[in-house]
Amino acid sequence: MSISAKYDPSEVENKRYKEWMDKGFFSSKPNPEKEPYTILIPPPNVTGVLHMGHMLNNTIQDVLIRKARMEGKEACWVPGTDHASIATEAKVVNLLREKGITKADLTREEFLAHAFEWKEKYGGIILNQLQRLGASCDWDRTFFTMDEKNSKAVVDVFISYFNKGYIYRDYKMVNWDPQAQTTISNEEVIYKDVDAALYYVEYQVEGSDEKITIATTRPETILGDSAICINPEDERYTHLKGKRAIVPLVNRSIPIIEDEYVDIEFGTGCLKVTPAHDTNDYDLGQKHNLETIDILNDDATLNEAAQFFVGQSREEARKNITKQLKEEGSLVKTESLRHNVGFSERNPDTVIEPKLSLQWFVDMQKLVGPALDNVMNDNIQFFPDKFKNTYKHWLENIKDWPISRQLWWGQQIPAYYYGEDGVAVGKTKEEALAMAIKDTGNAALTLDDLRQDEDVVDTWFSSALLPISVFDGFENPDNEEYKYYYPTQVLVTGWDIIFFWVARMILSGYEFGKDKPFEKVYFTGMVRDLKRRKMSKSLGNSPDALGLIDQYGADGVRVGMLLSAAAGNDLLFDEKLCEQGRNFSNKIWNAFRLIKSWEIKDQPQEASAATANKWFNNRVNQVLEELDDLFTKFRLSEALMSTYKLIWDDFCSWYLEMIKPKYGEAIDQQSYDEAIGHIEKMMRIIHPFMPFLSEEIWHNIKEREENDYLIVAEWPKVESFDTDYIKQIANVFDAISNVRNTRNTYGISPKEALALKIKSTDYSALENEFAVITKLANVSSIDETSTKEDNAESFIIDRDEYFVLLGDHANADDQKEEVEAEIKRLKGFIFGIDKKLSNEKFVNNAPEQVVAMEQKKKADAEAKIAMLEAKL
RNA sequence: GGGCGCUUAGCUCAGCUGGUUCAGAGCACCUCGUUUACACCGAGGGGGUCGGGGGUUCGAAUCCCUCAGCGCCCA
Repeated sequence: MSISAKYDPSEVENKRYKEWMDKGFFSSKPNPEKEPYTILIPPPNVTGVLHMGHMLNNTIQDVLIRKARMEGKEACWVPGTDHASIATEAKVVNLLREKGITKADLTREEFLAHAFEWKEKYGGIILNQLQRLGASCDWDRTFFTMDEKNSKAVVDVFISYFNKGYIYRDYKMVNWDPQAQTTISNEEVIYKDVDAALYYVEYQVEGSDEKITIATTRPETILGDSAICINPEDERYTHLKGKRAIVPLVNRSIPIIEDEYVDIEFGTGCLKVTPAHDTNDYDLGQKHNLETIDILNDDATLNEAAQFFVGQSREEARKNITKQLKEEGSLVKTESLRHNVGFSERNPDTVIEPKLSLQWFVDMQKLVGPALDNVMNDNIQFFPDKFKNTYKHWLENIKDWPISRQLWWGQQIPAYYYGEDGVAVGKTKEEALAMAIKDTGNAALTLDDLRQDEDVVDTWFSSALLPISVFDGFENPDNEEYKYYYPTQVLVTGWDIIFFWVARMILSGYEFGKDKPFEKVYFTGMVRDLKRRKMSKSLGNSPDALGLIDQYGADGVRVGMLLSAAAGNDLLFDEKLCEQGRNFSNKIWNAFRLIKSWEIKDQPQEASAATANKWFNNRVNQVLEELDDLFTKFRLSEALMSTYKLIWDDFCSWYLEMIKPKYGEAIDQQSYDEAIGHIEKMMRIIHPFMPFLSEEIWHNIKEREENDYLIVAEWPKVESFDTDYIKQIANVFDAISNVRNTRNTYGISPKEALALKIKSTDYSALENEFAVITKLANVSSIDETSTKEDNAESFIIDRDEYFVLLGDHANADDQKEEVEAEIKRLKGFIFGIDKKLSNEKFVNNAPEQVVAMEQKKKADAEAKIAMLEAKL
């Protein structure tokens, strides 16, 4: 038969993926006979396209789900997308703008119609891309966070929180994104160090000639100042206590207050207080009962209250006020300063404006209890567990969560306002009306008196409910699916959303679910480039994910991603790793091709093939045991590396060479069957990592029954293995390597057969494996010797000394120096051991085993020295 | 400013509760090789006083202290 010398992924991948889909291997339904293994995908944004982070994250999930499927579990990987309020709304707004439509011209319903149209058109792109990667999701279950089920859940949860008093509405300082014109949570603010200026400005002290100098980074907010604050301990300003100052330009009289909050060392030790535009100033304002003067519009331009520079942006106003203060002589000096400024995660160039606004908040204190306990006691396990610290710290210092977003794309808050300050909630306006009537006793209230909150809830509020809502656990808690699949087994996600999503799912799980949302959380690292920079569009350092798949095959890319992805460690992406993955695909392909190329003949099995089979059986089981352990610890990159070495080194480099018939000769039936058996087993083992290639080989091995696919084949069970035997064969390999090394040293061709002599105390025990040595080291004869051989290169394995007879290649360069150096090293080694053994404390304190081991080490070393000395 | 973590071969990383699976892996590098599966390959090789210093211990890459450098989270 003829098979291409190179593995061609493009021919295989689409074909096999389609077969898996058509045969329904990805789909799952509750099966009481089987143990469920459920994974909920971290839903990518509908606006997203596949990037390296997704590739890593979803490869890991696919490896886990495929292995579980092979282990006979009911594997269910639920895919979906996230509506991503801010990002998507911005995209839709931009798109409409291009068409000449502004959002303000549209009604909410009209806008949402446009948004859904956009979502239908582009929202599925990323899911299709995941299919290219081989993701074996149950696509029939594909969810969207704004689906009816999840949206209903959002409303239910909101109402439930409201009724329990877990949420409240209040004026508070929030992080305002003036670009998106919405509030965002603390977690969505990204702090960056930026170069800025510190402006020193003089204020006139009222009723005196004295001037007082403050330092500020935001001179434009001077227009909203309502106090000057000094530290009561600061002797420089003691005389100003109780006086008032005049704000420049606006000439407003403001009090000079005292508070320990002021840092004496910073600037002049004199702080201007603008409660409307700084969080700390707001707190001061509350404490000292100051006036709050909001001088900014929602788009961060100055409003009428500022009196000056009205309509200008923050940046323009800063420039202009600086100029004017300078002209007036109030600006004393300007210093450059590097400080931390918050930017919007969604609009990375937009500086977040602290803004006082009326928002809904979740009182997080009321929810954290079980969420913290159950992670700390490992009821929910984190991998790696160092993230427990981070999680604990966040929960113990948790702030209330502002959940209102001033957007339309999302779930509208089910709160209705009436009268002066009446609030009612309800699944419908009618329900809210009923509540309002009940609360007020005013039966005259009508639907027209109620107006619903314009805002939507934070996207994370809705995605926090997914583990329950995707199985319809809110409306239908007794349904079969929810009972079967929940809690899910593992969540695979980046550590960057531990607070955004993981923590909030856990909170919601304990509040509304029957149990925790998942058993385990596996945190992946961030994918960075070789310079440790985050992959980003603006840096242009993010490779085209689909391009990589085209180039190296999905299997190659999967291997590449995983090889360097130790759990929780950021991984430095290097295309070379994908190349390594592709090379590995090709290696496997060719190993298979070799076996298939052999002609089979009815003849007895060679001794070396018998050894090969016995040894490889043992090795496979040894590796399988190792893999089980690595998988439970989520050490996937190590599991892959073990498999890689099993296939490349053990199978290809040793096993195949051991059974390979001489050129032009045929192989015996038994060896062939065994080889096929081994390759089948290895395809099972590698399948979770390299699904396409392994499935392809599975079908090329032989004609299969209709549903005999590797994806649903059984994961091999560990059978007992003999480590002593494995060690024994390792010694044989060692001998072979030594002979090859001798060839290298003396420049002897591999084609020239060499004679070997062995000096051993138990020669007969070695004889079994001579066939292997003869074959792989190209040895013409092996004989026993009782003395040292001249004109030979020798090496020692355990207590046996091997002599490679050099014949015509005799070399004056004996190994005297090397041998002497080795003897010296060993003597030093023994000296160290003797020191230990003669130390009473060691002999008394160390465990018996350790002492015995030291004694054995000594005996071995002494025996070796004796042999080496005999060489000289 | 508060907290967490890291520093082991040129690079990326393993080394669990101190003692031969304790100095490892992959890649890179060097030498040799057009052997009849694969040059997307084969055979072999070099390379680290485990960041510096101190301590605990019979024994430290592993535990403690300290210094230096780096990273992250939170404000």
